[in-house]
Amino acid sequence: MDQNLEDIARLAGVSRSTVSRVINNNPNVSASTRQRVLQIIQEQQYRPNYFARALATRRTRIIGVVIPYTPLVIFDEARYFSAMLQGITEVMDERDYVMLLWLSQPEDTKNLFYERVIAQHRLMDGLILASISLDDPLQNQLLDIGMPFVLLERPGQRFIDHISYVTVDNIGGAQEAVNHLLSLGRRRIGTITGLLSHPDGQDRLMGYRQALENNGIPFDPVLVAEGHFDLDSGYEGMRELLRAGVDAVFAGSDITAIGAMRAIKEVGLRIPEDVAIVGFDDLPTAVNVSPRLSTVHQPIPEKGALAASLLLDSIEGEDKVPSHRLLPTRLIVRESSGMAQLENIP
Amino acid sequence: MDQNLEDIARLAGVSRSTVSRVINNNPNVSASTRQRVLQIIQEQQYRPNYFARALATRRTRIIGVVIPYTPLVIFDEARYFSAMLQGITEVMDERDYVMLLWLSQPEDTKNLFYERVIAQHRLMDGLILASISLDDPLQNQLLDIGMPFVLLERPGQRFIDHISYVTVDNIGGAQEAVNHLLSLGRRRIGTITGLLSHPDGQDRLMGYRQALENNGIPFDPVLVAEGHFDLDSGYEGMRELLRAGVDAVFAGSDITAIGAMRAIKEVGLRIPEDVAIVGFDDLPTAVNVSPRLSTVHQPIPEKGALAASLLLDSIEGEDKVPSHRLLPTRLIVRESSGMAQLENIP
DNA sequence: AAAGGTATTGGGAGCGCTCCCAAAAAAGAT
DNA sequence: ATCTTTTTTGGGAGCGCTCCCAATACCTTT
Repeated sequence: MDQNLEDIARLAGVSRSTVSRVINNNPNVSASTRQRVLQIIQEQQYRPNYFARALATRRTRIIGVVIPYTPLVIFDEARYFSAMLQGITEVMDERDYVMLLWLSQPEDTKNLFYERVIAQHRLMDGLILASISLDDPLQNQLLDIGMPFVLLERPGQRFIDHISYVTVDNIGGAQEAVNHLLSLGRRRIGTITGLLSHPDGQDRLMGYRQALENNGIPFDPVLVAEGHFDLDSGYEGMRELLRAGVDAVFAGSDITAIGAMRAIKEVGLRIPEDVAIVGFDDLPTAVNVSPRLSTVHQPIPEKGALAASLLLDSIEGEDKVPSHRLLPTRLIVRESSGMAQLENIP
Repeated sequence: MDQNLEDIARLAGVSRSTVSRVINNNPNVSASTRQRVLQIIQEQQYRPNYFARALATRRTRIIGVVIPYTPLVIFDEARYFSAMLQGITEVMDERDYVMLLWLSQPEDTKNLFYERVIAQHRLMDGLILASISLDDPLQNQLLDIGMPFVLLERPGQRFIDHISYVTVDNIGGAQEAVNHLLSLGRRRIGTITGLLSHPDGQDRLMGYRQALENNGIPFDPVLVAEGHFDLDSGYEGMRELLRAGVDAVFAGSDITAIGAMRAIKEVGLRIPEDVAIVGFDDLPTAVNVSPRLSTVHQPIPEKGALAASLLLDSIEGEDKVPSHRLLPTRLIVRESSGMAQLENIP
C-alpha cells in the first residue's frame, strides 16, 4: 500500500531519478516534467520513506533534546522547560526537522543516561543540551565523536572556545535588578543564589556583586545565601538573610524568590515595605503571587528557538565555527519591589 | 569510521548473517560463536545502524507523543505534562524505544498540526495522544491509516470500542472528594468544573453530581461554575459561587482550586472555616499554597508509563484488541478542607 | 547540415540491515 | 561406517532512497 519512488515514476511516465530530483528541488528538471510529477505526488499523497532517505544521505533530520533529571526540572522548572521546548519546536517545524526528547530518570546515574544518548547518536543530526553542569563529560564525548550540539547555557572555560551556546545576559540582568533595588534606596541587599555549579547561577551572583561594587558598596559574604534554584532553598536562604538583616533580596530564580517570600511573610514582615525582592526568569507564576513579583525577564522560548537555529545552521552549513549568543534580559518591576507599574490583575 | 555488520563479521571470522543473528538474539547460533561475536562487538563498540534496520524491518522503535497546544499545557499544566513524559520515558528506556515529541504551535490550527504528524507517521511505530478532545478527527485518521495509538483520556462514545486508552478514575475520585466534604458537614457544595469538552472535565462533574445525589442532595446548576482547568476560570468561577453562597467547593483541578482560593481570600473569607475546598491532581503546588490544598491524587507518571506499555504491547504483539485501563485515584486530605493529617511543612 | 554545447533524463551501484533458502557441519541412528 | 536428522552457517535479494555517470534530447552556432 505504501508507494515508493518507482511507483510514482511509473505513474508519471518518468524515471525514479527524475522523481527524486523533483522531491529534492534539483533544478535540472524541465518545468513541464516537474509539474506533472508534482501533480502525481499530490494525487497519490506520496511521502518519501524517511529511513531509506536517511540511509542513503546519512542525514536524519532528527534532533535530540537532552534534559538531565534534576528534581527541579520536573517540579519547579517544568514551565521553563516547556517554554524552551516550545521555542525549539517552532524552528524544527519550520525547517522540517523533528525532535527526539531525552529525559533522564531519577534513578539514572548521569553516565547511564549519557550512554543511552551516545549509543543512539547516529539517530540524530545534532543535539541541544539543557542544564549541563560546567564540566560535564558529555561535552567531551560529543566533541570526540564529532556530533554537532548547542548548549543552553554558558560552558565552562575550557570548553568555551569549542562549543556553540545560547544563553541570556545573566550578569547584566542581575546588575539591573540590583541597581533597581539600590535606586529604591535599599542598602543592605542580600542574594539567594541559584545553583553555583551552574553557569546561570554563577553569573547571576557575579552580576549582583558587580552592581554593588560599581556603586561603592562592598560585597559582604554574609548577605549571600547559597541556593539551588528551588523553592525550599529560597525559603531557607531567606531565613538566613533575615537573621543577617537585609532590606532587599535578589533571588536567583522566581521559584527561589517565591520560597523567600513565604519566609518573609512568616516572620510577619511586609513585602516590599520591610524587604523588597526581585526574582529572575519571569515565569507565569510571577504574577500569580501576592504581591506580584518584580523579576528579570528572560526570553525562554526565544532561547530555545535560537539554539535550534544555530544547530541546524551548523548541521547544514559548512563552517563549523562555534557561535555564542547572548540574549538580552529585561527588568520587570511589579509590587514586590515597591514600584509597580500598572498591570492588570485577573 | 562507522563500522557495519560486514566489518564485525570479518573481525569475528563469521558471516554477516551470523552477526545479525547474535544481535537479534536468534537462538540458532552456537554458544562459542555467539561468545566470540559479542566480544568483538563489545571491543569495537559496534552499534547497528538504526535506519538500515528500520528500512529492512519496517519497524522504527520510535514512538510519537502528541501534545496539542492549549495555553494551559504550556503554563498551568506544564508539571502535569512533564510528569507524564517522565513516566513514558521510563518505559521507553526499558524497552529500547525512543520518543519523538510533537508540540503544536500557538498559531497552528489543529489540522495543520495533525497534518504534520500524519505526514511523518511512517517515522513512528505508534503514538501516544494527550489532551485530545472528545471527537477529534485525528482519531479517525489514525484508525484509517492503521497506526497504533493510545489515548491519555477516555475517548468519546463513538470511538470507545475501537481505541486503547489509559485514564484515572475521575468519577470515583470526584465522588470521594465530595463525600469527604459532606462528611465534614458541608451541605452547599459547589463545583468549578474543568473543561467540559474534555472527558476528564466531564467525568469529574459527573462524579460530583453522583456523590450529591447518592446522599440525597439534589443537583443544583446554580452551584456549578464552568471552568477550563486554569487559574483564571478558578478565580472567576469562585466569585460566581460565592454570590450563590457555598460552604465548600470541589474544583476540577488543583490550578483551578488555587484560583478559587485567591477569590475566597480576596473577599475576606477563611479557608476552610467559611469555605472548604478540594482540588484534583495533587500537583506539587498543592503543598505550596496556604492553606495546603486537599486534593484527589492521580498517579500521573504511572498513567504515562502504562500508556507506553500498552502501546508497545500492541505494536509488538499480534492481538489488536483495544485495552482500557482505569488507574485509581486517592483523596489527600490537607488543611484546605479542614481535617489535615500531619504532613511536614518545609 | 554538421558540429558543438547544454539541458534533461535514465539506470546502476550502494547505503547497512533482515530474511529466506541452501549449504555445510555436527550429532544421532542404524 | 553410512545414512538421517538437526544445528549452524553463508550469501543473495530486497527494503526505498540518493548519487554519479552515461545517454539522449534539445538548442545554438557556424
